[in-house]
Amino acid sequence: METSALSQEMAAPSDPPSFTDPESPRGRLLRQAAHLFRDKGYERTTVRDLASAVGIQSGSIFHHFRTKEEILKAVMREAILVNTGRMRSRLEAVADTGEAVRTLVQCELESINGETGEAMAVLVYEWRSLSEASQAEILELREVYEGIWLDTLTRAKSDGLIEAEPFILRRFLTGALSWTITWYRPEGDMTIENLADHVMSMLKIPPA
Amino acid sequence: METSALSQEMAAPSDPPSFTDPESPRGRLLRQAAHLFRDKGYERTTVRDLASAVGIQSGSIFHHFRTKEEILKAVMREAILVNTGRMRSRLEAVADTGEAVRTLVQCELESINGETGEAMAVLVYEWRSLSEASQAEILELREVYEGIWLDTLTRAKSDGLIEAEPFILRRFLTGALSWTITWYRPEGDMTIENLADHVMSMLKIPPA
Amino acid sequence: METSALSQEMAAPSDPPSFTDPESPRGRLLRQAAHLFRDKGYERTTVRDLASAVGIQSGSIFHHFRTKEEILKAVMREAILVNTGRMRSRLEAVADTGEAVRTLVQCELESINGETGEAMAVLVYEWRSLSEASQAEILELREVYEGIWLDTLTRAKSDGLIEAEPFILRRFLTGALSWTITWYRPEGDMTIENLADHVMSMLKIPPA
Amino acid sequence: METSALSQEMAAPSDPPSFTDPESPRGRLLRQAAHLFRDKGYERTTVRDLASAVGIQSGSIFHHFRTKEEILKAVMREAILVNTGRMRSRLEAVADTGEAVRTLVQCELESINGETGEAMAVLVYEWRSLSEASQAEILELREVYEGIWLDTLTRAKSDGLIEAEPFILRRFLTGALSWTITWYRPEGDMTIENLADHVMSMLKIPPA
DNA sequence: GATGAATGAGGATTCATTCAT
DNA sequence: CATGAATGAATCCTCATTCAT
Repeated sequence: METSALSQEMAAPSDPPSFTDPESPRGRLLRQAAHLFRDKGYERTTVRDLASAVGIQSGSIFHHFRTKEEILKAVMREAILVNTGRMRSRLEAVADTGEAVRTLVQCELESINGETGEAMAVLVYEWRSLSEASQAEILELREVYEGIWLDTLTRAKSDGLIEAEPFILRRFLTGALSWTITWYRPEGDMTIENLADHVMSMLKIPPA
Repeated sequence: METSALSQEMAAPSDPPSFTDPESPRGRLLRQAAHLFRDKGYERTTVRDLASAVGIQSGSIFHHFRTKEEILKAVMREAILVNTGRMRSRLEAVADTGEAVRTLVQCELESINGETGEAMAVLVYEWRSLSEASQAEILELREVYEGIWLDTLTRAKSDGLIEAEPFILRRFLTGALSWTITWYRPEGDMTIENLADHVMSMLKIPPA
Repeated sequence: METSALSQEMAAPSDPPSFTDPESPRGRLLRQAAHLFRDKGYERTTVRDLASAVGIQSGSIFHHFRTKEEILKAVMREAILVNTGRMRSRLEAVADTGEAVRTLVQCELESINGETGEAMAVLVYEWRSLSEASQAEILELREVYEGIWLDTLTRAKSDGLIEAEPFILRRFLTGALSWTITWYRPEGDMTIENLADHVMSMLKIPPA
Repeated sequence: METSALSQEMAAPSDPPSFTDPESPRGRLLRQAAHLFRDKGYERTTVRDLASAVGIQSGSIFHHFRTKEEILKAVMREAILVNTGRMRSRLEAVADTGEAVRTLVQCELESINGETGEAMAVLVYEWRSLSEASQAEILELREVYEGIWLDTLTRAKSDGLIEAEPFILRRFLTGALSWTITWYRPEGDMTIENLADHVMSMLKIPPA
């Protein structure tokens, strides 16, 4: 399922083998795009804004992306791929199911409030700016990511760690975690670990 | 005399004594606006879209609202006012603190998934399309609403009903509840009461 | 020639037998129109501006005038008619040719800087806002007015009072006198008589 | 680096080092603008009119000017600068005060009836279409121009060449000369030199 | 006569995209 | 690869005019 999703997007010539080097022109463009799209919204960000943020002329943008929408899609794509990748590799070192849940919570909080935060916010807030075709593409990647979550929560349920339906619990969690972007400030007293602790205690899952 | 005449012809009063009659042209416009803004986004909804959804000409929009942004603001304003009002009146009949928390959860779920749902989604998703001046206006109304929540959760904390910080709990709840709009379907098996039950059990607050 | 011009405009039902009573709704409208057209220009003055300046609703304007342009035309028409009338009656009391020239100069300065000043300015500055048909109508009235000037200057020429071609002199005078509107201030030290004195001395026509 | 990039893409510089090359797109645009603004008035000239007169698309206008008003301002600005420049250079070759006055009269007649005539008419007739900020800008340029006139007339007064107040005389002259645009036809029998002769003889200043 | 909501054509301006250099 | 002038469709908004009340 994952491989099919991945191989499919390989087909499009404008979607290079992830991930883009952050120092390449394309990478810098994507970083600025995430920032501007998050800040002003996709529609209110002009191609000129983008170009001047990167230090090039507006026409040159189209040497890197076919359309403005492709930039939006790429921002979302890379965010999901990066975070799916990190989640997977962190999970490899974890055997205990409770610890696995905590790892996912922690990863998701990092993805939302860390370096990919702006891109993740764009993923949520600018979803409707994506054409249906692009939505379908991105959706496939999201399903991979959500699959990992559901697998883990289902294990937690059968292990008796949680009572709620995995499906529903995941949804409440998605909302609660993604909303942190609107109020959590990494510069403040609370670390992301503290945040994760709060969540785990609300779920009544004890530390391993 | 002439100045009074001037103000007399004032075409588009922006903030009428709430709430707008839903059958008035203004009311129908607001309902359609909430729908379209939710569906396509504020920026991608044109004034013509709006007009034709209401069955008037695009120019006529501006008899009711001075600018497109005023419509957005009015949508948000009325949504908050309606829901603050409902929350208040429901709370009057409730003495028990645990029951009060449940009432708020239930009210918020209704506001998000009921008639004002589209407007509430607009409030979240289109916030950045509001000018700073309008944001400040709406923020004031939101603070009244949030004040009620915080008061109640603070009482719950001192009553020993909850362990978490009211402040932080409210934020997790905001995210979890507002996110229901993305997945909860009133037509399905689960009622809003069921949803609220799930939330209360997650909070470990027993029924009164 | 004069009568034909006058009788012709009698034909149009919207052009009432001049002059409009200044206290009638129509009269007040024309006064405010002259003021606004002079102040902001015809195009930038909206029918709503006009209406609110008079203390009525915009729709009511059209009970008095068929179109906005009719208002412009009426402003011009009445200004010319009033000033032609005054010039004629003042001239009746004057026999001496030099004195007649001075009378015309004085009258024109009054028309430009007195009560009809705004309307006269509109006549000059908003000429192009008139349809060709209306321009023709107004032109006929202007020709009556200019006829009086030319008659008098021609007499002055044959009396040896002036050297210049009456035709050319009139044109320099038109410019010089109408331009006073841009700089002459009735409230200042210089009276309109003083102004007229300056002009007469420039023409080297001695007082009678 | 990014900020320099920002200013680099600045599309429409408003005040270039005068004067604009008449064959450049900007120059052709200004010439057509002067023509159309003179002919139909600024307000009644649409950006589309302008564009099609130059042979470009309406959107392309905004590569050369930020707003329609900037075009109006540029038309006026260049007209004053060109004419101030010419007046100055012509004056350099002139020692005699009487001759200097004649030079100014001649220059002004040329400015009004020659190549810059349409722009000069726009300067007079479309003044109110300029924002107050732009009016102030243009006013500064006009004051330089008027300063030259006043200096010369003041010298003429102390040389005993004229009797009238320089200040008032200048104003009558401004009106008389600018009005020539409404009646003088270069194609006719009278040359601009003839016109200037008429003016000088009216001023009773003998040829040098 | 007066009202004022509604009309609908038209205006200035924006902006993603193209392409010759 | 980069530029930046040009495009042209689309956007919000204005406003003279109409007409049912």
